[in-house]
Amino acid sequence: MGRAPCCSKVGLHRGPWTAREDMLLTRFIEANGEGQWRALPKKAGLLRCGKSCRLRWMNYLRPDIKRGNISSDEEELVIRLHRLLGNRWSLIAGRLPGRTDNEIKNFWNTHLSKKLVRKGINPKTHQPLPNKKEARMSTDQVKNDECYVRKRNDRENDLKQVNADANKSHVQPVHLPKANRFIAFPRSSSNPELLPRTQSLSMNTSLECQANNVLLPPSIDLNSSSPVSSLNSTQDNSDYSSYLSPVEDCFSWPCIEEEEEEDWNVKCFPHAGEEEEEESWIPNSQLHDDHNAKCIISEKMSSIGHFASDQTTIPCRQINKPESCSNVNMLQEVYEEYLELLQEDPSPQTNNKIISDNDGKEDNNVSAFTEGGLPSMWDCLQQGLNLTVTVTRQEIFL
DNA sequence: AACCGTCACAACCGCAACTGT
DNA sequence: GACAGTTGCGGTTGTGACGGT
Repeated sequence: MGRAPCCSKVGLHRGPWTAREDMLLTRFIEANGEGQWRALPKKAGLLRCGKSCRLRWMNYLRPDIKRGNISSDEEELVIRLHRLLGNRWSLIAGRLPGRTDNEIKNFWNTHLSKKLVRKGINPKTHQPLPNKKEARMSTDQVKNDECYVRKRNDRENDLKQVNADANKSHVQPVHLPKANRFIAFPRSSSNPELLPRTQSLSMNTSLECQANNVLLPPSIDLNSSSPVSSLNSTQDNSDYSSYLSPVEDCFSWPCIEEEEEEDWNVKCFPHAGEEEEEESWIPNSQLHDDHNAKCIISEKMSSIGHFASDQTTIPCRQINKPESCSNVNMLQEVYEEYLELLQEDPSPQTNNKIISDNDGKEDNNVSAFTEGGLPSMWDCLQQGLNLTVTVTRQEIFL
């Protein structure tokens, strides 16, 4: 016996939607808003189950849906995101405004996966297939071999084989770079733009979250637009307790096995009014509160997807659920980019970039003081701050 | 013209996660 | 904590359009 249907199917319409049904659904949602899908069909006068109504609205009728062919730019982005996220269509679609997860999924299955196979790329791992020539022959065979007439379920055997191969291979977990930096800026209600960096740094409150092998808690949903008001109470919610400790103890990247802690150097400067001394570098582990230390951002990772600007500003988000890890995915993407950059140019010297500060001026001393020690991520979240996430590679000091 | 295979994509299904009680 | 209802996600299927024979 199978599972009972979500609702009684007796007397309900199925299959393609008619124009009249679309009109009824659209009018109802425009008047009453989304949600209450189970009750919606009856109220809207539709002989459909709520699930079908939701699907029709989400994938077809919503006004913000972009119709039409997927552009080459979007195509490239889908491939890139799929390489980073896998079959997480809703996450991928979230990076393509106006596109739905269903559309992206269909496009992948009908176009892109086959395109990659033709190019000799494993669409699951995005690594080169063992024998590119062989892969090409395989796709040619699909076109030319008259014995290659198969039922629908057999047609994707090539891809399934590819997938099986991928499952056998060991895929290295993605590790984060050591110098991830989360800088928080106060949110201004009168001015949605970020306040200048100088202003944020002048605040006594510790506004910088500096993380070494430490991430935003995976419970933070960067795709949500809600504020962090749900975090007002922590003591009663043990589910989140591990995320709310100071950043030193903050939630670690879940894929990382226990590793020997690596240290990194931090540049120290003389305090104001003190005798000029040479700048010095000390290991971060030896950094004390009285050090006037900066961590030079020597390279900002290229952003991908819609994170197209030098400084990506992401509002603090509501913590939805402990398992949600979209923020981790985002950082994973950035780290993939980081690895690519390293492959392109492994020289740290030539990788150094001058990046734009928040005031728009180019500044190769973009830095953040570690005033008062490392603040907690929780402090930043509690204050409803915006987070500017820049993933940096630390300058190598010789 | 009829048949058949392929393609594209809307729609469906099962399940897991979430939410409220 | 247990349970039931709701929502969202990803895999799969159904079906019309199209092209080749």
